[in-house]
Amino acid sequence: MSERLVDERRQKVEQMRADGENPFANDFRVTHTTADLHARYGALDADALSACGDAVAIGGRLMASRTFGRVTFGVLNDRAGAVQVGFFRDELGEEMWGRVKRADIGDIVGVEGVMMRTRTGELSVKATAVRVLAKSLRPLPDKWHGLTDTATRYRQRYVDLIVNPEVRETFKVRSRVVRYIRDFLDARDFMEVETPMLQSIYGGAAARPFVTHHNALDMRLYLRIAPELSLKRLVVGGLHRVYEINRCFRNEGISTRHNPEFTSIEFYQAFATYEDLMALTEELLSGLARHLHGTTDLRWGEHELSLAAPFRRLSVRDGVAEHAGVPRERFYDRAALEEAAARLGVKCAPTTPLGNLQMGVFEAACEHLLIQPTFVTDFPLDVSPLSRRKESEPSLVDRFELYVGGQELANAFSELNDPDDQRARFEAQVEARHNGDDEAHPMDEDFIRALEYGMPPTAGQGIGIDRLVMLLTNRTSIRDVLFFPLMRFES
RNA sequence: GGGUCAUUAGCUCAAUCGGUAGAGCAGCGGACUCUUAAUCCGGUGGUUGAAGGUUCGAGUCCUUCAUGGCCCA
Repeated sequence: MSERLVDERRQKVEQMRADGENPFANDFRVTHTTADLHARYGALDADALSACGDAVAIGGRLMASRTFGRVTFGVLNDRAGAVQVGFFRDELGEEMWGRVKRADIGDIVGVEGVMMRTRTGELSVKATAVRVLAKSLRPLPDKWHGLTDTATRYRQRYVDLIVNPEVRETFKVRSRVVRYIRDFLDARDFMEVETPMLQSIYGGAAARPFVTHHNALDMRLYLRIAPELSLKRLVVGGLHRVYEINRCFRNEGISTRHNPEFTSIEFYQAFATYEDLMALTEELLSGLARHLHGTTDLRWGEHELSLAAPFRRLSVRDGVAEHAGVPRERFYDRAALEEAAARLGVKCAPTTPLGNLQMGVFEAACEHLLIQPTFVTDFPLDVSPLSRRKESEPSLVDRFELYVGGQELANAFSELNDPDDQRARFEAQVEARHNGDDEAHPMDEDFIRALEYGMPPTAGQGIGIDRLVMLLTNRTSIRDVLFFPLMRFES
């Protein structure tokens, strides 16, 4: 980058110091946010405002400046919004006017003044004093086009946030989503907990972990791929309704729907089944949409989605029959599934468990078609090592995944609480790992020991917060709902 | 990992067939007492992502690399 523009501003810093001004002072106190001003004075006309004379002090970033000889209009942004400031040379005096002339767009300024309305009717602060509180040394991007270069937007999110208001708005919605979920679960007597990110045995999902090392204990540690096994230990311990909203880490590729670290909520409710959680999920999502948008209809990319309950239900078996051309009666026919897998480009080997084959075919054939909210049910046991076996069909489990907009949004099941069955499932996973499945679940002896103390019948669910926010903010890339998506090292 | 598109001034973008690298905004100087993408006048600002190659001549064509977007795995 050319240093010329920065040098010009550094010279202004030196000039400020020479004039006895601190270019990075911290003794200015604000009385209002810009939103306060609009709320309090927005209804008053010009006469009422000039009669009122209330002194106000606001602080924020100077985002625009238009000078007309002896008058300058500026726009000041703060955390709550923006307001116009009128600087009048004849009222400010020469010293203050000099500060106005020297101020750059991007500077953090403090303005004291009184409220006024301009001839064009805009509520403004008529400045009686102004200071630059933090000098900005770097020029901001184009005021009209903003910043569009994606690499710069993600690497320098602070600039993106300054100049692109819709980015700020997206993250405000994200914050409201998380708060809504907390309130929703708190109202149902769930307890929020935090469990370890650093684990000596990872688990709770099918994924490869990040590996790290603890120096003092000389111990290999994994960043968790899911909080599931920790949370179920808490259920064993008597915390019958728990949830955790926190980060998970999976050592996988990056795409518009994957980031190596992402936020999930997992919650566990004792004496409930996965059927109960479907109802809870419908209530949560439709309530959330109404809370944010006043309606359960929302637009996501090219799609019009409806989050109105009830959501469609589709068994894996029916999905495979409908979209992969494998009839219901051949759902357990390995040859038929292998034929479909080959046709759909799904990799499989002779050692691939039948359930993985069934799911591979389902995902390839159906996932992208599940635009409206759909509970996919009746998962194969082979791909569900932590789920309760379906009593009516023991090769399946009491589990669902919720798909919206063609992507997985949530995963839930009635929990497996039979310790002997759990051990057998883990052993099958270890076998799968020997056969080359590096996402297979490792053995966790302590978790089995916990189940041996007795875990109440329980249902649990995980929801991807990032993807949920994507849906609710009409963003089709996960990077747009993460402040700092993972990027390559900037050389 | 594969395919594909992109990378030009601080930002947003032009540059015809391979023939003098431009504009708007920002910044700088000037005019202007109510604008809101203010307006007007005048300067300034470039290792065209990097390195090679072809050519009398490369932003443009070729190769490799870097970074990013999208699609696929």
